[in-house]
Amino acid sequence: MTATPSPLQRLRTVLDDAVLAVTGGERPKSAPTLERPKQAAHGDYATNAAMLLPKIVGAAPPMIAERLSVALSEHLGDDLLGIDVAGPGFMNLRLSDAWLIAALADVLAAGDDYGAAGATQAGTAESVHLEFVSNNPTGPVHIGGARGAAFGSALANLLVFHGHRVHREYYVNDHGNQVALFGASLQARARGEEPPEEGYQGEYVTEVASRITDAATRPVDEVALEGIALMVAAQKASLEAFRTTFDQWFSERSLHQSHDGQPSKVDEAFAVLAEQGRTYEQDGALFLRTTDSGDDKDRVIVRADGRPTYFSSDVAYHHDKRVRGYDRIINVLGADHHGYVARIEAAFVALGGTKEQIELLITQFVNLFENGERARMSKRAGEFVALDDLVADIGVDAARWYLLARSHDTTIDLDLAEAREQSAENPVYYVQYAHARIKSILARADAGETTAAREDDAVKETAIQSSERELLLALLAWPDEVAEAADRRAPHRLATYALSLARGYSAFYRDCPVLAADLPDDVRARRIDLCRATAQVLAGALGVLGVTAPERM
RNA sequence: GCGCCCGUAGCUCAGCUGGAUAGAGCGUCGGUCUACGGAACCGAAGGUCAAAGGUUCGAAUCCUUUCGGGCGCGCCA
Repeated sequence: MTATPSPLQRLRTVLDDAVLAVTGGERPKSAPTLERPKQAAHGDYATNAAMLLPKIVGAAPPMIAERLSVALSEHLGDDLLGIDVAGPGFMNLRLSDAWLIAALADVLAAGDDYGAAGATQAGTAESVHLEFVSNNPTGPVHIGGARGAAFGSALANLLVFHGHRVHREYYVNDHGNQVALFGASLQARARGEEPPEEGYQGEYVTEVASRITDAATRPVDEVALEGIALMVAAQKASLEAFRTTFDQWFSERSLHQSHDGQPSKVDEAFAVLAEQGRTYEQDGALFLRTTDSGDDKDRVIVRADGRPTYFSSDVAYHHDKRVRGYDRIINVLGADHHGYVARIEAAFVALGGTKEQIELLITQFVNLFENGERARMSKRAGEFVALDDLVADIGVDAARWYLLARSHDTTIDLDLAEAREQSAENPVYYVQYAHARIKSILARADAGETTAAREDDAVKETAIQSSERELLLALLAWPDEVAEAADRRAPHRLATYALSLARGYSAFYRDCPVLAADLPDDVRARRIDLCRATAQVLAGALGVLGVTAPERM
């Protein structure tokens, strides 16, 4: 991982120095922005620095802007072509071609590490426990799990790229009623009977039952456990095909087991809670005082008859996560579990954690339509849409893109028929196409090829053209995009970025020949470098999303 | 009733810890084809950012209320 600051970071340092020079050492409350303005006419970068300082400096923004301009000019010298002060006090910077070319060289020198490890550089890298999917092991991974898988795996990739250490974990609910119900359903199918009314009705039940020897006659709990094991293996395969892997599959059942006379994890957690005075008995049941931390009501963890509730598993699980010692714990939950956020946070705090340490991210629903009709997703009814079906239908790349291009916090309406028919129009192919096209050009360049010259004096011009400049500035924004996306747990931002970068490349490709025979050597070299850098960043963005960056299509 | 999420172009969605004239894809309409991959490119139409107040130099973004939609409110898991 590179430790050298990116071109934009260096520019920020210069701006920071200029601010300190003008204020006499005092910093504004919020750091000044240094961003590309919406309109290219406003220059290469714009900063709001002058508008943040009136109270500190005791002058109006335009006046401050003038002073900042002087300081910036001194620092940047010839690299700075000019500064305009506009509007309420924005400063628009224009940078020299030499600065841009040097920046491009930096991007290429950093290679695949360009944009990586921002958290490491900033000293904010953390060890992260990331739990996601945690689909019930009584059926295949369904569409909700697919969204959780896409989001969780991309978030993991993103956090790792940004410099964090991530442990990916899947929580297997292999304990309790549903396991018994699954066993009963399997056995019924093995006997050629209908499953219990509240049992699992899907066709896969019969199929799984057929793979369990003597399922019709063996004790039902053995059948259940074997069935669960088969389902977990099937889920693992589905998820791996979906480019989603885990460092650990954590068994809920293991929380209730004790070894060699040692207390179970559940007992351990209960002991901690009792010690902290977080539990109390009422009507014979044991309650956890979750209202201490904002829950609506206290929650039962042991019923009056002595059986622990499902929530007790969650309590024990989070106790275990906590003692394993991560800086941060992130749970990705489906929308139907948002009601549990308060109690899980409360349990975590009761166990000795802090609210800042734990994040519960809710992925909203995916509404699937098939020819305008709502596709059913009830697993118990067996009419769910499985991850495998989605992948078989529209492919891994398109499926991941569709699920990742939008914020995890917004509901997705996805018409399968439309996604299928329009697959060639899917933006993911546009991005991939740009990458493949660049690779093709680079292969030609490496082979020393040139293309016919055209009667066009413009290509003799050595100065950086506007679409080159736009593309390069977009590439320079990559580290910021990564940091922003990682800090906000928003991998979808990289999809948006990748799409706009691909568009930027298209404009460059339209305007600027790369291999034309009459190009000056330095222009040709610069444009090849731009192609290389673009391919590198596109591949990086797609890689984080778990989408392939093909050499050919 | 209470809680969480959402409401931005015809459709699907970005933009949201305040910044300049609110963007993209698809769809629609009209153009471009002998330089590197046409799975392309260019242009146009299309918006009271659900509504109303408030905060301030400035609000799609923050606060309040209202309306509309989704989901959740078990000693089920």
